[in-house]
Amino acid sequence: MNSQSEEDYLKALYHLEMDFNAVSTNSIADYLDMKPSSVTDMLKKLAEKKFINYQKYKGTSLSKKGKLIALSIIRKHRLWETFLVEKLGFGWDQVHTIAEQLEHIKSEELIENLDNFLGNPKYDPHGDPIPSKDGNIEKMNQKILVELKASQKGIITGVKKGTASLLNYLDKEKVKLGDSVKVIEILEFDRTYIIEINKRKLTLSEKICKNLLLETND
Amino acid sequence: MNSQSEEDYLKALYHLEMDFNAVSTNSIADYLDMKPSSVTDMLKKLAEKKFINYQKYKGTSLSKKGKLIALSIIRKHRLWETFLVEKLGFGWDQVHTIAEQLEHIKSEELIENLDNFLGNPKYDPHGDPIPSKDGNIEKMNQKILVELKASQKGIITGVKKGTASLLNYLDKEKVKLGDSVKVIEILEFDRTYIIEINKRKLTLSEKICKNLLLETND
DNA sequence: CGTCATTTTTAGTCTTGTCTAAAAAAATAT
DNA sequence: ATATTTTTTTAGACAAGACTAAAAATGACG
Repeated sequence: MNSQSEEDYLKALYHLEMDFNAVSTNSIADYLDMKPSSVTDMLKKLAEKKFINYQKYKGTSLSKKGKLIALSIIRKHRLWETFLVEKLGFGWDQVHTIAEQLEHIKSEELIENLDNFLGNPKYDPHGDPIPSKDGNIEKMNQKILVELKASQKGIITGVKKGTASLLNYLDKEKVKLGDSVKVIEILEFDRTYIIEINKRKLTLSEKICKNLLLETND
Repeated sequence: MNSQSEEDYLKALYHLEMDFNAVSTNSIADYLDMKPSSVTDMLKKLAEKKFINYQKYKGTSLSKKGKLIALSIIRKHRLWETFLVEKLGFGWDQVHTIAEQLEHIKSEELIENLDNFLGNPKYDPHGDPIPSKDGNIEKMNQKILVELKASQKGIITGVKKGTASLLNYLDKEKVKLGDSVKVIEILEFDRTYIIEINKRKLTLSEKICKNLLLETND
């Protein structure tokens, strides 16, 4: 049986890991709001259990085993969020912290019964896909930012080939792969994009937006 | 915020405490399947927080504060059990271990919404009363064992005045206050009672049954 | 290519909640 | 009323999971 802590680390790894990139110790510490030394300790334990591939100083990534566990936690999280919104009348913005607790309840049967009770939903109240029992999750669509209209959302997954310097610029603006963006407005005059990211507004030229890759729901 | 462990101890105390009797360290250890020394440690912490009245070697009992917490955990437990049976289709005998986990989820709002969703039930699937939000719980009926018919159940709460020696006899038979009993059969010939207690069958004379007090549901 | 800054790891400490073994108090029995 | 048994507490250890401070590895840059 895995501890709540272990499950939280695996879930964090899943959310941070983009396209097989090894995840840095510091980024996990940031994400979980912990000290890097604590993360190192836990990574050793998870590597011991073969849930991750970890090499000192080289970053880490989920093993097949670890990814399945992460997906099962995410499945539980999203099913519980659906329950809270659909059945108990919570707003979609209130359910995250409660679901963070519920996702750690141990019972296969419980989650299968809950899934049936909810009518086997495919998406949670935020529009994110719910992984299946056996760990399959619908891939979201790959798009470029200019394909989005105002109010649409996505998760940054990379930049187009030959534009690696763009990553540098984004980095300066504290934008990382995996961050969620929402289009606030597109100026008619020059098609400049006003987007929201990490609770901040950012202005991007059309050219930049033609080279920014992201994942969306629809 | 109270830890899961603390909540488990308070709940145990509630279930073990009958009519203001101080609860012994060993009985808590038995109930929670822990060593008495561990119990002593925790009792000190709970006394520090004023959740219990505890005096070395003298046993312990819940304070008003502690009883309210215990009742709020029991409320959560019983509401979740109701949910599992009524909405998710579990059998009433399968839900205890799952509810033991769910009862520790921290969110006032969650439990109020759940209560409403279930239609503010008064009893859980086992027929036990669900405490109200502010810690009121319906008192079960005081009866004597001879008032029960075959298949009825109750919880032993004491013996009639002037029959204290009966407690000795019960003790020899490993029967304690707080144990649940179920009447299996009443022999017509001499009204001897065959009861089940702690998964064992026991035969009691009518005279004994006239002096045994218990609490029942109905 | 060597120096400096950053990232990561190690070493040692702390808290919570458990345990074992031994000591102390209380209860029981002769 | 004293000896024996039972119950309870104390003392010391351990595991999990966090932390701080310091050391080591990596990476960046002139």
